[in-house]
Parts: sequence; C-alpha cells; structure tokens
Amino acid sequence: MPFGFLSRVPGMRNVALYTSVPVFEPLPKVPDHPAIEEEILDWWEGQEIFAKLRRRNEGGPTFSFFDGPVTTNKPMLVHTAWGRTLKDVFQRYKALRGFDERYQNGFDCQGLWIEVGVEHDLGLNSKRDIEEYGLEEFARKCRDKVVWSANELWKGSKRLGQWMDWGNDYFTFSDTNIEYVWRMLRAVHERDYLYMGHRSTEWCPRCGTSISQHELIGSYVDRADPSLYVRFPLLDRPGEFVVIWTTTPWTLPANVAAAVNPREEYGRRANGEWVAVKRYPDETLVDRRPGSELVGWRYRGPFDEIVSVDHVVIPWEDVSMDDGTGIVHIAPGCGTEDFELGQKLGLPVLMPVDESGRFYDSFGWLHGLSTVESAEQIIGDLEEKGILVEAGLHEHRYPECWRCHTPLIFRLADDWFISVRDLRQQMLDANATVEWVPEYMGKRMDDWLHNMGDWNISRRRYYGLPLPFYPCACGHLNVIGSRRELEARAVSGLEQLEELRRPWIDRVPIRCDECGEAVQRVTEVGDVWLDAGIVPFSTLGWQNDEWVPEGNATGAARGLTTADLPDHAYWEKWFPADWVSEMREQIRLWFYSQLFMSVVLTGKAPFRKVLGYEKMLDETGREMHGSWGNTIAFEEAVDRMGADVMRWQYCAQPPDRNLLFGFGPAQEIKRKLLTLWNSVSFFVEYANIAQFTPSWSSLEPDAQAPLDRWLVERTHAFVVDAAGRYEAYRVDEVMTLFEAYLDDLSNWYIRRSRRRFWDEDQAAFATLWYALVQTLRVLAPVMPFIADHLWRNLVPDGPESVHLAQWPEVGEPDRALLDEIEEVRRVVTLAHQARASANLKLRQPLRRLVVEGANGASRHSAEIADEVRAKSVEFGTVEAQLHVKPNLPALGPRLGKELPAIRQALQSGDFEELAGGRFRVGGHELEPGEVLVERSGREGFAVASEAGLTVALDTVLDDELLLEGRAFDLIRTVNQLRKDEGFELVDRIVLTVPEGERDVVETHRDRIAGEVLATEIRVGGALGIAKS
RNA sequence: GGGCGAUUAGCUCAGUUGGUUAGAGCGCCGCUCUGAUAAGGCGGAGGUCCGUGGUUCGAAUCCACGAUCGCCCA
Repeated sequence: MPFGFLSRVPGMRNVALYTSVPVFEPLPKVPDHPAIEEEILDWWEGQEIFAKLRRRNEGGPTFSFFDGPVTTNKPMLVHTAWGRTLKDVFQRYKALRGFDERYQNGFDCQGLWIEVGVEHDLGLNSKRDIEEYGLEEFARKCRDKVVWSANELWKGSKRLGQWMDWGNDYFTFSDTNIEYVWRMLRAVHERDYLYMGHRSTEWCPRCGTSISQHELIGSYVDRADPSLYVRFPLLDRPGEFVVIWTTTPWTLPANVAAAVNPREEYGRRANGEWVAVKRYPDETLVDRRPGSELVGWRYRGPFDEIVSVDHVVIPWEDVSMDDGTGIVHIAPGCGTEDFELGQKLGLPVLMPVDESGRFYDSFGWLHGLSTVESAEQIIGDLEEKGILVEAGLHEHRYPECWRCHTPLIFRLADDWFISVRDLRQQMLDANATVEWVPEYMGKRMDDWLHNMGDWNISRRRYYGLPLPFYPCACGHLNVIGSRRELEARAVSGLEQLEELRRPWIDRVPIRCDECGEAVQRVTEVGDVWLDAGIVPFSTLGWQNDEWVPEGNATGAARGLTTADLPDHAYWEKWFPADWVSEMREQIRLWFYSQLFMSVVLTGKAPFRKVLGYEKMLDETGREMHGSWGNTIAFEEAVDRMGADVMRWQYCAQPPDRNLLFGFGPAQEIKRKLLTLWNSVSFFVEYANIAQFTPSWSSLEPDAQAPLDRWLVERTHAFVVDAAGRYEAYRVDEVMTLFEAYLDDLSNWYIRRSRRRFWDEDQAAFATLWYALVQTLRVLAPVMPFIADHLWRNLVPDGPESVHLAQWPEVGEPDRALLDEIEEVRRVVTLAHQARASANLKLRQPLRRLVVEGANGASRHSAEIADEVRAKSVEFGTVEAQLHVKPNLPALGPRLGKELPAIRQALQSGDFEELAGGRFRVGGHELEPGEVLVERSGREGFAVASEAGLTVALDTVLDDELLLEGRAFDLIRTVNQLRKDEGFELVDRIVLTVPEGERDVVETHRDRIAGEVLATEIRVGGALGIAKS
C-alpha cells in the first residue's frame, strides 16, 4: 500500500489519513508573489525554458511583431510596464499556439529626450553651454545615459516576466540604423520630395530648434499672456491711428503692416482711432468706411527709431471679427500666416530674434533681451511714446515645447522638409488595410493623415541622426545614401570617424557630384522619429545582400548588442508585422513615421494589426506627477504587489479607457487571485488524502456525473471563448471571461462537490484537475509566474513548464447544458431570496419548492433541492394571485393616449379574465402578447420572481422539519468548535451534547456523527468535544 | 477658436430599436452560509440619470439650447 496506513470509519465521511509523501505540494494560506516570481525566474533561466520554447516553435508559422523602441532616458516605469505586458501577453499567446517569433526588443537612443536629460545631469542649460562643454564629450555622455537606461529597462522587463531576445536588441543609434535612414532620405530625394523651406515655424528658444507638427501634440496649454492694444499714427491723416491687438509684444519691432478685412466696415473714434465697427458696436464711430478704403494708408511703425521700414495697411480677407480690433498686426518674421501673406504681397521680412529667442544686436536697446524679458520694457516704451491704448492679460491656449515646457515662439528658419503631397493618399490607402483596436484609433490616424503638413525633419541639435545633406555652392544638393558612399567621396577626416555622428561626421567633407568642390554637411540632425520609423527595414535587412553577423552592433551600439543585420530574404519573411502595440499618442509618432517610411520604400503598410491603449493615471484618476507624490516606482510595485498582479491589472484594462493604476485595485485583484489559489489549495489538500494521481496522457476526463460533465463543458467554453478574445487582441475580455469562469469553478462546482472530494470520488478529482490545468494554460500569457508555479505542482508528468504546454485543444462546448445550469443557478438565487423574505435560514429544511418558467432546470431538480434545502422540487404552475400588467411596447402603439387609463385599470384589478389568456379591460380586449401575467403571494408560500421565472417556497414547518433544522444547527456548531479548537481535518472526536438536544441526537445520530467525525455521542452535560 | 466624445450611486462603469421598479463591481451596514476561501449568498442605505425646454401615451435613451470635463485640431 503505497500511502501507508489508511483509517476508515464505517458510515463516516470517508476522510483518509495518509502517512507517506503527498503527490502535490501543499499550498501556504496566501501566495507570496515576489518570492514565487523570483524563484520561477531562476528556474526558467536554469532550465532554459524560453530557449526551449523558441526551439520548439522554430520553423512553425511566423508571428511577426515589431517592438516600438522605448526612449532610453529613464528607468523602468509602471507606465512602460503596461505596454511591455501587453506585448509579452500576445507574444506568449502566439507562442503557445506554436508560432515562430523574433522577440527583438528595441531602444530609441537619440534625439531631444536624451539630450535634455544629459543637459540636466550636467547642469547645462543652452546650446552655447553644450558647445562649450564639447560635442565629443557630450556625445559620450549621451551614450552613457542610453547604456544606463537600457540596463534599467532590461532588469525591469525581465522582472516583469517579459520574454524577449535580450542581448539581441536593436539600438536606433547604430550606424546601421543611421545608414538605413540615409538610404530612405536618398530615395525621398530621388523622387524630389525633399526640399529646404524658408518659413516661419514653431520654435523652442531654449532648445534652439524648430518644432515639427507632430511634436506639437498635446503641447497647447492655458496661459495668461500680455494683451496689448497699440495705435499706429497714420502718416497722411494727422491725428488718426489704426489700432491693433497683440499678445506677443516682442513681435512689434518686426511689424511691417496692418491688415484689415476689405469686406468689413471700419469707423473712427472721436480720438482718431480706427477700429472695426463690428468689434465695438456700442461705441460712437464716425467716418465709417469699408476696409477696402483703408488699404494703402501708410503709418509710422512702433519702433521706427530702431528699424526703419515702410508700414502700410493691407487687405486680408481672413481678418477675423471675433477678437482684437479687427485690424491685425503683421510681422512676417514672426508668424506662419504673416509670413505667407508677406510673401504674397512682397512685404519685407524682419527677423528680430536669434536661435535662443534673444533680440539681435541690430535691434538697438532691445538687443540681448529674450522674448519674455522684452515684454515689459516694450510696454513701457509704447506708453512713453503715447501709442499704447491698453495693456492687460489674456488667457488663451498657447503651445509649449513638449520637452522643456518653454513657450514656443514663431521664428523664420531654414528647415528641411519632406513633401507629403504625393504620399498622403498612398498613406491613407495603406492605412485602410490596417486593422486597428480600438477601431477609433484608426480613424485618428486617418484624421492625422488628412491634416498633416510637410514633414519638418531637421533639428538644430547635436545627438541625433546626422542629415546626409551636402548642399554645394554650385547649387547642387548632394545626398549621401550609405557609409560606403561617404567613404568613397570623402575629402578627408575618415580616420577620425568613430561613429556616423556629430562631431566626427562634421569633419568629413565630401566632393560635390556636380562640380567636384569639397562640400560640408549641413549641421542639422534628423527628427528622432526618422530613427524609429526605419526600424522595420534596418533590423530586418531590407535590400541587404549578405547576412552580416552582429551587423546591427555598429557605431554607438557596438558592444551593447549582438544583433545581426539579416539579408533581404529574412525581411521578406518577417515584413510586414502581423501586430504592433503602443499607446495612443504613437499614432502621430511611431505608427506614423513607420507608415511613412514603409509607404515610401514599399508602398505598403508596415503592420497588419495595431493595438493602441489610453493613458495611465493614479488610482484616483489623477496624472502621476513626481511633485504630487503619487507616482509608483516600478520596483515598489513589483515588491509590494508582484508582477503577476500588475500584469492582471494591465490586462484587465479596456484599451479605450484610461488605466487607474495603484495598490487599491491591486488589492482587489489579489483577492480574486486568492480564489484561484484556494481552489488549487483545496484540490491539493484532498487529492493528497485520496492519493489521486493525475495523468497528463489522459488529460480530459470521461465525465459521467452531471456536475462533472458540466464543468468539462464549462471549461471548454472558457478555453474557446478566451482564444477568441486573445485573437481579437482583447485580453481585457479574456480576464472578464476568466472571472466568470473562476466563480463558476469555485462557487458552484467545488462548493457543490465538496462531499464527493471527502468521499474520494476519483472522477471528481480528475475533473477538477482537468479544469485547473486548462485554466493555467489559458492564463499563462497573462500571469506567467503563478501559472508556472502551480503548473509545476499540478502536472508532475506533463511538459515541464506551462509555457511549453501549448494552447489547450478542446471540443466545442455543449452550450445547451451550460444554459441549463445557468437557469439552475437563477432558480437557486430566487429561492434564496424567497427564504430571506420569509426569514428562513438555510439550515432549516423545507418541504417543497415550486418552480415556474425554468424548464431546462427541471433535469437538475436534485441539485436544486440540495442547494435550497427543500425536500422536493416541483416544476409547474405557481398557484398564486394574478397580476396583469400591460406589455408596453406592444400596447403603446395600439392604445396611444388611452394607455395610462388601461394601465391603471389593470393595476387595480379592474379587469376580466377571458379564455385563452385574453383579458377584457376598459372596453378593450387584450391579446396574450399584449399583457404580462405574474402570480405571487400564495398563502403559506414565499414567492420570488424575475424575468419570467417564479419560485414559491412552502414555508410551513412541521416537527420533523424543525427537528432536522436543529440537527443542522448542532452540526454547524460542533464543526465551528472543531475549527476553533484547532482540530485536524481528520481528527475523530467524542461529542457531548446537553440533555436538551436528546431528541435531536436520537433521531439524527448517524448523520450528526458522520458530519462531525464523532466516534461517540454522549448526551448530558455541557456541549463539548474531545479527541477520541 | 473649430471638431469629436462624455456627464448615470461615495468611487469605477453598464444601460439594446424610447417601454414597466435604472443596474453591476468596489466601499459601507445588517443578516446568512461555510472543514478550500480574507471568498460566497441575501438584503439595506446610497440616484435631480448635468441643467432647461421640446417631441411622445411613455425619455437616462430622440431633438434644441446651455453648463462642465476630456480628447483631437489650430
């Protein structure tokens, strides 16, 4: 006998004793998630589980996923962990299904984010500071920052349980990646999309660079700026002025014109000031004239003593009558529309401020002042000159720099652009082939594509992709497409070219294609989204002839990765991505730049499906801000809740709503997780007692008992439905399914089956084991740690890890059976309600239950009787008082205004029942479909009903029932006592009951003894138990 | 400033083509069940369905206007 001595007491609950080693490891009361996770991480590594998984799936169907590169300027955050969890979940799911995957992680390593972080670390605060610090050293510090951040992200991601090919990551600052962008830019140039634009753009004076359209996302903030009304004296009309309004005083020195709407009416105030009539309807204005008559009037500019240009009133049909004076100050050097208007009319262009937003020396006493500093002095000066009409503050929305929050200015600059004229429609067509989850995000992409302007790709910065543009004095623009080409055409400087990067690359002039002269590179670097957008090409070896080992470990990425540069066949295999996933703001960023490049290079979309998701907030719905003290560090989250709980929280979140993340919600999840834990724990405890031995080879039980059959079908339904939701990239719906399934498993199957486990019913064990094992397989992608931890305990002879076990194959569930049990549970709920309304606790047995309107449940009457503790269950008509209500959707259209009266009549019982379920009321005959008939309130019965289902519980208690009720009370009391006194589950007792309980014991002795494991029951004396 | 969306219990949210007593989860209170469970079950308190007006026999739902919030665009 392998399990040693077994004791059985005849007629008792068959709880056996075991004395030898249990099959399953007993579970502690609660799981220690961090401890389990650390242990599993070690075990995965030691057993090379991930490597085994990849080997197994090698050569299988491919599932191509592109990882959007995370910016390497921060440690791991709980925000980052959300996205990483989603990426991991679906890659794991696809791996269970046998898909071959690449698992390449990516880092975004250049651009303003990195520079600004390093500037901050070094205490630098301007471009001049950086140049004084030295570009070479600055570049090294930027790389250090990237290395630090990459290490943090590796560490955190592994701790989160993310399975990626760590060590084969791509870094966007590799020379390889840079070369691929060059190649793309050259293709753009060959198609004539590339041009240098001289125009007024949003400009960050602190960063000293222009800001492109997609960088303006979310950058408008509410601000209070100066609001100035200024009058310009008219040269040919003494004593008269035009009055303008502005919120940017620093642009006044650049004024060259005042625009009026030629179609609107203007008038003169008594003091000589001209304004639009519509703007001042209550004022007395004389000499009214259409705007067209003001056109051509010359005026004296506000700063003529500094800059002398001719000022004139010009026509502009877009002048709005919604704010200001109806006359608009025009400074073509300081505004986009002003510039365009100026170009059309041939107005002079004045550029008042330099790259850092300070006035040029040529602006007299203003020189050196910043746009902000100058405001007050300009206001003072205008007042002194007597041309300031009014000064105040104006609240409006104004754009800030997305990185440093400096208010942007408009500044004329030479920037490099890619024209989107031809590409727009191609991109829209490509996007139409993409399936977006949630759907509205695809529409957002369309909106953006419809509205986007030409792409400003140049930044006047340092640590970024060097634009390979070499404009020659001869007028020819040389665009270098590869390192090889650079080397072939270099005049000098190759020996010092450490990386394709500033400052080294700036020391390599090339020979002009056209005239043969040496040409310098422009100093600009590229928009960081070029780096990220090229990834589907640079990492997959697009148009690369020969596979290059470690070919992506070039330039700054050398030593950080071992990623190869594959050949073109590999690109063909893995492009486009089957799926990508990032947060919503990436629509206009990474999703856009990827789409852009892909359309340029291939004419196709680079991905088939996209999962986008909204923002993360704290658990009260506020943004997480360091200064508000409501941020949660990744390490703290992992230590306090555990990675599985975090992952559940992320996965349960519908992607179209903000995630309210925190320890409160984590607590709720832990409670739910505990139900799963306890279900396994229950199984383990009793399976050990019953020496149940599971067998992986006969996984699915041949269920005979109705309840077992139900659980098997219920499990099939869960597996099938969960697969559907995974396939739709809605893991939140997988979690919803799981919660419902877990409730069924725990609060119906286990609760209903407890006695069978006590009785060592092997079929029950086999069924529960099957359900638990399948559950772990479904949950493995979401909670890889706890799933594997429990798997290793429950499945001794199957695959060593749940992640190697593949997605469960199950048959089509028997939905009809599931519906029946659904109905049973509704009947039980109603019966419990009826009990409560009659004040009858469940321990009191009742004579009978009558059920009406639940025919499917009739096959399970024993089940219902037991749950409700009724001696019998009848299915039939509940004879009760008749209530007739109007069926409003049916009767409303027919009766119209008469309806309230009929309704009233029915309610007060003022009707006559006719044959065939028809009723006569208030002169109308109502058909059966036009009324809702309910019965209730039968004498001696407690009735409850809901949606066509009615139950009636016989509440009459006879002596027999009362006595039995007392027996249940006694059992309950004694069992509580056993628990309180710390008795083992299998301890046998001698029970002593008071004299008053003699009648109960005499009638129900065997039942009581069996339920409380009493070998003997003594009557007389105080209630007590002792070990026998 | 323009466009889109939202506003329902203390919190997070459901609420079908307009229909009968507006729901769920969490939290709170009471009762109850329980030898896996910190769980479960039943009940209670808690609602100006943002406001005003309209259409309709009937409006959380449809229409108009307004308020507030969010997102996108400028």
